[in-house]
Amino acid sequence: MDNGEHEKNQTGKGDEQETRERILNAARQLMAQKGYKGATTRKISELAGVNEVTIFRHFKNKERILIELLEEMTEIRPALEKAIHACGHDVKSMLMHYGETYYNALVERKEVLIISLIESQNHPEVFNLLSRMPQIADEMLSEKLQEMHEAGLLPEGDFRTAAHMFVSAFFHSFLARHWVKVDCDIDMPTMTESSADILLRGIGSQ
Amino acid sequence: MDNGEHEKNQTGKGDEQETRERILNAARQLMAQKGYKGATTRKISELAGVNEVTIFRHFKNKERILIELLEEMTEIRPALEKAIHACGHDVKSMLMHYGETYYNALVERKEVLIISLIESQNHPEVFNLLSRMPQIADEMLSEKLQEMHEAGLLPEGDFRTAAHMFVSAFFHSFLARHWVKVDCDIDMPTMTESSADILLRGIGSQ
DNA sequence: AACGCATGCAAGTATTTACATGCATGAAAA
DNA sequence: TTTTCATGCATGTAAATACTTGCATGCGTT
Repeated sequence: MDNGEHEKNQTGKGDEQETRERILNAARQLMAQKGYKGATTRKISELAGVNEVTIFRHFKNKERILIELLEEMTEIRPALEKAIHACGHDVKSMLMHYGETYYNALVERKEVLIISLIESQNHPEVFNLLSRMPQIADEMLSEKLQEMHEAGLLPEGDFRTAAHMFVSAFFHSFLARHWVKVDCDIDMPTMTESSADILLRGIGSQ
Repeated sequence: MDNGEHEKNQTGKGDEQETRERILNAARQLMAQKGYKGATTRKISELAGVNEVTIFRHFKNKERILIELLEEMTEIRPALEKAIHACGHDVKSMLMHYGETYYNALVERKEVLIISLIESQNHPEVFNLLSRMPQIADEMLSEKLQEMHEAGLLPEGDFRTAAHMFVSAFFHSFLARHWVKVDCDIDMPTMTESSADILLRGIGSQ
């Protein structure tokens, strides 16, 4: 009932884990497609290939599935920080790396992100988690640009708006490609390089 | 049953229209907040201040309400075209005007847009309507920039990515301010001017 | 006064949905 | 072998929900 997994799993068939994850996978997929309410426990069980009651043997109730899913959406900060520190003093390659990392992070969290976007109105905790994501991405890039400016790599500029523009472009691409599935005419590598170029010239260097 | 409004409305009390719109308003608000399924007919009727059955006297079923709402989301093309043609040969003022117009168009369609975003997966017609919006905005700006380039107002450049970046920034701002309600640190006029500046320098003029 | 018509109200129905209970089974652990 | 435990299966339940029907009422038009 409370947290019944002991050391059985290591030796045992491991089915308990497997089943649990099959349920989570099914729920993730369905909730992203149909929303929380649209993903009925019946549909989830069918897609997971388990009996409906099995769901309630693993999760107290339906909401717990949602919560568990949302916990997957960990912070992006570490990934972005790594991207920033990876490259040295070349502004353009930093930008490209940052954009790519942000985009990939979004794609990796795709389903859960979409669920959050849809369900954020009803679940305030989700709401906070979600709203901080783009803000963080903006801020971190903005600070990095400021820092590079102070290091003499960039002239003065409105780095907040610049960062916002840059980050937005990738977020928008993500939405277009993975939610409202438009067949985009620009491929990602081109878009990454081009937008880095434009921003770079826009904020004044080279 | 079919389409019972005759010429009564002009002379009559006008309640029929009023009630119908109260229902639509309530539905729009609730569906934007809770999604299609979350907006129950009971809640809609309560918010509209009418009896639940009255809803079904005005609409064949719940889905008809949704469809009627989505028809509100008319094309943005005319508005954008007007913005483009309004200003003469100044690239920066064109950009600012375009961005502002796009943003305002989004805000005006706010609720319906959010409903579409959420419900697009389940209703294919909505899907098409919605997916074409940002595409159109990208394309139109891209074409305008190309045209201005040919008129000698701009050097060669990747106008597709440039347009995408610019439009994305406004869409992202819209999402941040009106959906996931972040308290943004950049105000819109500043953001409009700054992003126009950056883009302008980014694609090479001035 | 007489009629039409939009609405309110009471009650009901069929379906869906989250979740519960009890029992049978089969495989692994002891 | 015996026990344990996750799971399947059948059945049930209480609530919610979209939608219906019949009747009463009050207002505006004729």
